[in-house]
Amino acid sequence: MFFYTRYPSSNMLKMFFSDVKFNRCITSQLIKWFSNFREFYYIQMEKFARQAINDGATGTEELSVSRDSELYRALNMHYNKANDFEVPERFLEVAQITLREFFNAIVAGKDVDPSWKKAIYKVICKLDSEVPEIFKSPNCLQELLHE
DNA sequence: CGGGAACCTG
DNA sequence: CAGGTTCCCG
Repeated sequence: MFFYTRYPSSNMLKMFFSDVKFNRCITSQLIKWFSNFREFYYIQMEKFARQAINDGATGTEELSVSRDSELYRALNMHYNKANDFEVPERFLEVAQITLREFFNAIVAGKDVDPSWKKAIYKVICKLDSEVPEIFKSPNCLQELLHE
């Protein structure tokens, strides 16, 4: 799901995990889960952005995220270990935008500000796309595998 | 990834 | 105040 939405609302989570009986704990735990996902995501982004700068990248045009990028591999390894899901194209775009966003911010020296990442988060949270209906099914994993 | 603290926002 | 987020730790 993270490949589609980085900031799912609690209502969205309830819709997509229809087989789970929600209570306060479960809900916050699920929210926490996505929070952890984002954490990893942004850490990777920053890491690769800084690495690109150290490698001498000068412009944002030199940063792209494709299915054979190291960054892509790191993310896929984390969220999609068994390669069960086909990562949507849109995710690559969002990842690339995020990477460039970090790159520009660091190059501009904005990382001296303790809360410099906040601005980036604001951009990224608007880039969520709709999650395919199939994910609502309790058996979505099986169904996706049989496609 | 889970726990927990600090923090922000409605 | 409750729900949501981030940050830091293990």
